[in-house]
Amino acid sequence: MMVTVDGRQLEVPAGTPVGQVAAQLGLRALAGRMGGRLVGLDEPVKEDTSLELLDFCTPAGREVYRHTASHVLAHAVRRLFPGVKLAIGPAIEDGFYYDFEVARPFTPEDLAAIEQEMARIVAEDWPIQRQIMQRDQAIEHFRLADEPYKVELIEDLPEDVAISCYRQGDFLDLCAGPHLPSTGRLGAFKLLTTAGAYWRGDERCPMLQRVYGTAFERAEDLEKHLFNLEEQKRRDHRRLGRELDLYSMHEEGGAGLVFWHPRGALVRQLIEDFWRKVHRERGYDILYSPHIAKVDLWKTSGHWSWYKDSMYSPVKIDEAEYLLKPMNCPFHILIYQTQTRSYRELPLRWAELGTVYRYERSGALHGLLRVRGFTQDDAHLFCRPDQLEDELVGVVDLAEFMMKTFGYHSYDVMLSVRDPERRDKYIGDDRVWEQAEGALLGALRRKNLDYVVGEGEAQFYGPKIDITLKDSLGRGWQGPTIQVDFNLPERFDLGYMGEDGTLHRPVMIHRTVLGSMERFFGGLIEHYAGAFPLWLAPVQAVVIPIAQRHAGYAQEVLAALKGAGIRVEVDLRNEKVGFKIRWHEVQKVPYMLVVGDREMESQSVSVRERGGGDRGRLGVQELAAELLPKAGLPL
RNA sequence: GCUCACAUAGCUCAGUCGGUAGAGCGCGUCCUUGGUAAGGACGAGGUCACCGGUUCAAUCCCGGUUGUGAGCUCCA
Repeated sequence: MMVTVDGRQLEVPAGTPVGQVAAQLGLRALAGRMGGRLVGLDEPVKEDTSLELLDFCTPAGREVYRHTASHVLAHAVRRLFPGVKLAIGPAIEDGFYYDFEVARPFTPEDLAAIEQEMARIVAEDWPIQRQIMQRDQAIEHFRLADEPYKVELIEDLPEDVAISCYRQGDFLDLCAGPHLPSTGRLGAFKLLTTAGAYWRGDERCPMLQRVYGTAFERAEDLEKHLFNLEEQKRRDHRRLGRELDLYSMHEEGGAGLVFWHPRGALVRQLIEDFWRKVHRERGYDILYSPHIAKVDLWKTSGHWSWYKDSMYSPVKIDEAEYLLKPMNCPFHILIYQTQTRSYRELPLRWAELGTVYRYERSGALHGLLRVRGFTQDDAHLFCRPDQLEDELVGVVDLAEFMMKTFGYHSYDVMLSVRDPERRDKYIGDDRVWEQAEGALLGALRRKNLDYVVGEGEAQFYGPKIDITLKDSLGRGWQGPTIQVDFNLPERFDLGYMGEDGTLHRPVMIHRTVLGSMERFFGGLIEHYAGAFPLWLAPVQAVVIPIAQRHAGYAQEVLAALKGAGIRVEVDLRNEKVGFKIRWHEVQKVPYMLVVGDREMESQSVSVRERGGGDRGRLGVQELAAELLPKAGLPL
């Protein structure tokens, strides 16, 4: 048989297992992809084929590895908890999990015991063997074994597929595979947490107990991963928000409602100032609208019937029902409708930092990232169909500029279009959809952006672009979204007078760049680990006098830098320099300016940058001149 | 919303097998006037989240409420 691996051709006898092919080539592998199919190392070569060998560096290789880890987990739980029923146990992004139905939830002690049992199973090095079963035979087997979830899974498999199971010692599990050749191949693993999880992710189904874990080939990689998890905790915006005195939330105030402290509010103001400036420069007008309005508006828009459950209940005022606004769009539409618009004045670009309230399920709330009251950086563009693509380019360009300014340099773009099979799920005629999808596509091409297409991911009222930001730890954050909307112009019967003297329907673009001030701020805190760049730092510099007799001079320095427009404070506390340096390092102040006798004499300051050591003396004006270009809004 | 866990000083947490509590940091006062990541002493701070129940007695046990955390999507 001729096997092609990575361009190299190798002649092997028929039936040679993939693992042996790898060995002959001197390559390490956990699994293979033969003729496009994922296979285990024991899979025999039966025909001339191409073969890709997968090691831990490949996503598929990691998946096989961690999937085996999940089986070892299930094996261990089965040994320790007789009567447990197994559900599913896949590999996930950074590890694996397995769901169990068990009499009582697992405790941390259980986790440690399970981990030990897993180590035993690894040491016992059971071969893992694939076994094909007839459908009936498989159902019968799992029914006898009292594994109702497995039976249900098999029953849901298509009639004509072979049912594969994997056996390691006395443990047999339904599984598509592939797996590592034996349990002994598992290196470093750790169980991390337990949590409840619904069977099939459906809240009407029974709640199972999920055990999460992760696994790596090498102990040092596991250590690195665990360290990374610690780093994420260290950067947690909820922790930094308190430590840096940025914001708080209160049981007395209500869940999901944010209280911005002076420093957090200052950062927000800087973000908003920058936002306004950018928008004005790019031809946007800025609007304000009420926080509450008659519910009929949302009935007209269609949101009421669709999102009623996530809105705050209406209040009755003078016989009319008023709603705390969950979105801004109808308000901008009302403003649009105050005049007969002409094709000459389109596009209209209207933006608002609009505070909205949405009832999020209590379990979904999370710090600043998922809240019930938040301020969207919302905008609606009303344009003619022929202007759509140019407008989209403008929006993408603006989004890109804003993201870069806030230090996000890498992001993923998804273009969400209709499901071609289910055109009935969407409103608007084909021609308009094609035009809109074409315009979004054209905009992405003109911006030279890589993107993936999400078929069937479009909203019912139009296609959209979603951008996911990558932060400094490589984690994804929901970023700008740009939606094309045919629905609202229709529902509110919007029109503009065309060149031909008849009324035409405008197209609306909904877009947000930052998302919400709350969530964006939360993400920014984690992205910078609280150490904001100079222009965003609530306190840019602090003057640190060495002894009481330097206080006067410190005040002079303070006044001079304040006069120059730097956000500066002075630390006059009766403490030593070391204490104050530490304090302001922890507070992540970008510049510390130490003043003592030498500085007083030479009318200078000793500069210490955040995270660095003593930089030496600098004249006050000299320092101001150095800081100013970086200290203001980045424009 | 659901499952599980948690809620003790401003913060981080210890503690009481049921007899109303403690540390460190922070805060205040004093001493110290110190040159680049924590100088020292003293002091003030708690209805042990809230509401009920059991008990001679509840911060502790039980129930409820509120809030917080992890998870509930990544397909045998």
